[in-house]
Amino acid sequence: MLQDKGLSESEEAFRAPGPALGEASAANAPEPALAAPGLSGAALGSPPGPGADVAAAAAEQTIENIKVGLHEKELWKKFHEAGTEMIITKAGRRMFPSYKVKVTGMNPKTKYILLIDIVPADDHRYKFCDNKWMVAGKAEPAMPGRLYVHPDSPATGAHWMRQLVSFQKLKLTNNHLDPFGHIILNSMHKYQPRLHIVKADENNAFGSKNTAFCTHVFPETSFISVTSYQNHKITQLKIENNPFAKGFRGSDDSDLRVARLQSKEYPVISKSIMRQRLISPQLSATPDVGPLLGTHQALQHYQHENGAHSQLAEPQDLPLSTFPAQRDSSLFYHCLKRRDGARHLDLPCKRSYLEAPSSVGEDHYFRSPPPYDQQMLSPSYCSEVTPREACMYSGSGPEIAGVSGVDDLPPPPLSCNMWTSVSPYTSYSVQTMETVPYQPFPTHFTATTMMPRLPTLSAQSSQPPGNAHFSVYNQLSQSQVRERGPSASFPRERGLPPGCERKPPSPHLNAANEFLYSQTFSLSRESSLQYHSGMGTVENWTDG
DNA sequence: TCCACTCGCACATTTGAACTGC
DNA sequence: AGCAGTTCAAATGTGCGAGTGG
Repeated sequence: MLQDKGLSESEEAFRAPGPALGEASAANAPEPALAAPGLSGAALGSPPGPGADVAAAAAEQTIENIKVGLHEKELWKKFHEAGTEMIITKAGRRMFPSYKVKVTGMNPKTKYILLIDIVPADDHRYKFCDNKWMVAGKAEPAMPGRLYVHPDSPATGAHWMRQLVSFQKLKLTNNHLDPFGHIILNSMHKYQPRLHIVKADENNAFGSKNTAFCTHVFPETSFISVTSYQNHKITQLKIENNPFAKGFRGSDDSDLRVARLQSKEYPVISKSIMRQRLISPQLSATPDVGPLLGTHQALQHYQHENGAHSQLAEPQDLPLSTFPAQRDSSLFYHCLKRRDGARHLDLPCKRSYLEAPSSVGEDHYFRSPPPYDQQMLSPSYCSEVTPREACMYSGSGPEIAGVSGVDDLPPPPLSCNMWTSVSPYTSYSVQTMETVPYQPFPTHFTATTMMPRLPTLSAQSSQPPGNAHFSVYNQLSQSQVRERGPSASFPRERGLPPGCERKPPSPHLNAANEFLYSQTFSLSRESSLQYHSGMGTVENWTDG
């Protein structure tokens, strides 16, 4: 309940009146999101007393204080009301609206890693029938879960807070064997993107002990993946709002005239939509119902869970939602390069923002950045982060042999992919962890990375409805995590910096991946879990 | 027959190299 | 020579619609 309040306020603080980001400043920000159960007071940060030193001030900016505002929330809501659909293709398709956030409350000098994953929102397969989405059966086995790490990662809080953080280059695919690191989804399934903010440790890595993280979920970003648009409203919204689809916008008077007759809500309608409506009288004759909202079963499902959760005061008391044994997997999608002499994970695929001419170095931080609302009004400040290519692993891992903490680990994996189990988008239940036997993925999901003695998380299928338990695996046998051989060489992405070759996953990344999902990133669908902050401790991290 | 899916197409934006002028 | 602004073509993103296959 308390968490509900905090979450809603947090969301509200960033609510935008229009398509742009909200105007709330950090000063107006609500109280921080609640910490994960088990967080100590020290972890949360004590209020600085008189004469508090810098360290105490820095302690205030713990990961729990980080606020994330969804950019173009109103646009997202428009799509959400109509039932967002995202095209997935074999080659990979970007999301639209793209996932962009404004982050505040970070420690300017602390380095963070921002990443996104997309998890099943439920265990249903959907079909579009009678102009609305309906449950069409049980979900297919979850695709290998992959993480999209923002190419700037790791970067300082000052960097992340300076401008919008854009994940617009994230691509979705339905190709189970996708070699490009795109996020793999099943068509006609509902998904929920999640943003994770992980505090990088002193080695620009994460996954070590006491790694702090928080997860942010915006319910309006949930969507149903499709191979072609089902709902003409969504098509229309995409055409109207996506600059790449301008070519499909109708402009002549006749179109507009007919459009006005057809819909007051969406006055502009494209020629193609008109064709579609003329060809499919069923569509135009059927009253428009927000498919997602109108998906009776899905809605009931949500309401049920919301109601159940609302009776609970503590996060750990949250009921566990039902999920089949969805064995999602995770892949860190990033470019790795080892700095000379550096014995830690680096993520140098990103062009150093400190080197970028337009960047503001850390030493510039104290130059009084403009207030948040001014940032929003300033085009330069509102501009997206410099697009950068996220890189994919390839080849083997000798180059990372010197990475910190790796010495104690077995030889680096040869796989370009790494799979660990990923919890579905379900209830938070760190208090109810159990250990269950590891169940390997189907063959095409079994590319794994050797990460012995690292906790792994999965949903337990045997739980009764409303009780999904997540389990930590402290040990994976080598056969269980056996990976397939190195992937075929991947075409070099356009614009990839010459020095930014695709590299195999660093054990640190592997560890981090495991870490993420061992730290119960899985969230409830209900509002209390739309914004969650936590801090985890991983034991036996480098215990080789 | 139905429907999810693939592929090629036209049209749009984005990007970066080449060019020009100061 | 160096810099800034402009131009242009290639790359890329997008939805459409015909075709395919289960």
